[in-house]
Amino acid sequence: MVDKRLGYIIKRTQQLLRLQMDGALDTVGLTTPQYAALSILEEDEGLSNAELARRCFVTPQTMHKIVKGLEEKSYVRRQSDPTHGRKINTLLTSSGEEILQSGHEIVEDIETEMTQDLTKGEVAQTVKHLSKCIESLESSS
Amino acid sequence: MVDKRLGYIIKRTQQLLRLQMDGALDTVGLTTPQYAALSILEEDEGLSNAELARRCFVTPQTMHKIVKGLEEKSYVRRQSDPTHGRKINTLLTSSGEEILQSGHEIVEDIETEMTQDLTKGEVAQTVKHLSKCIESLESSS
DNA sequence: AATATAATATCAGTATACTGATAAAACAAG
DNA sequence: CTTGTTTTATCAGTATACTGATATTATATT
Repeated sequence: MVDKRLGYIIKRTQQLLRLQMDGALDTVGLTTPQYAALSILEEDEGLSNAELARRCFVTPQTMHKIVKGLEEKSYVRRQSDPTHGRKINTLLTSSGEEILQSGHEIVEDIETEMTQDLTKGEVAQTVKHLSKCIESLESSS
Repeated sequence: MVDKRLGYIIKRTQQLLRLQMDGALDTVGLTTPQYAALSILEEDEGLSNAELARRCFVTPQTMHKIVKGLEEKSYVRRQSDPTHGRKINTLLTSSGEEILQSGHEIVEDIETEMTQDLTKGEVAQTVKHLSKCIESLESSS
């Protein structure tokens, strides 16, 4: 039975989670990739497009479009790096920080719902096990 | 830290797993969605396009293209349902069964590699926990 | 039986993430 | 200092999965 395999389960979970996030974040006018980018910028303000792309595990080209969308909505602003002629740093605006907080609430609610039948310990265990899977997959490439 | 959240971990695991599968299955000329479709057909021979789409969690339009690709390579054949004028049943050919076995080996190897640092019990536990996440996500939509 | 509803197959168009390509700036090495 | 490599930003094209639309066949209801 293919539907008992870990790979299948992971894919299905991710697919449903993404669907929920897309729908819920849309109510505040964010896409899931935009929310991810804003979240990274909250932790590390002023990243370049290339660095932001690496942190979100997408290509620079893809991140470029995501950031352009965020810039049009004035959730981020970009300014040339004073110490580097090519880099353009991306910074959260105050409305960007606001919308991000709404996003956090939405996503936390979904994660709470997703893990409602698991104990705190079980969630932590799952995170630990999947982290080991990530490490193994990363080293095998 | 966003990168300690279960949702983030699930996404990253799925992304890496998919990357590995795409690369490995490509060596035998299969795409990951094609492999998934063949796997379902192995369990339930002769499904219609619509039913196959539901089982693979994609739209009928998407499955139509996948099946067309498989048909061109003669891994499946399609025949009108004798009891139903509109349905067209999809069946594995012998070369389809062969390529699927290669696919199974490839995917099993990847899963083995992915879970190399987990015990059998830990894998089973992770499957159980994620299955509960799936159930919760499905009922919340 | 006639008509409404639903399911199926399939043609288009659209969105998103990818690879490819190019140009500019920075850095490293001879 | 100049030449080659790397990094960055960004324009295009491509692939894939989506939504929308349409026609055909089944099924359900009156």
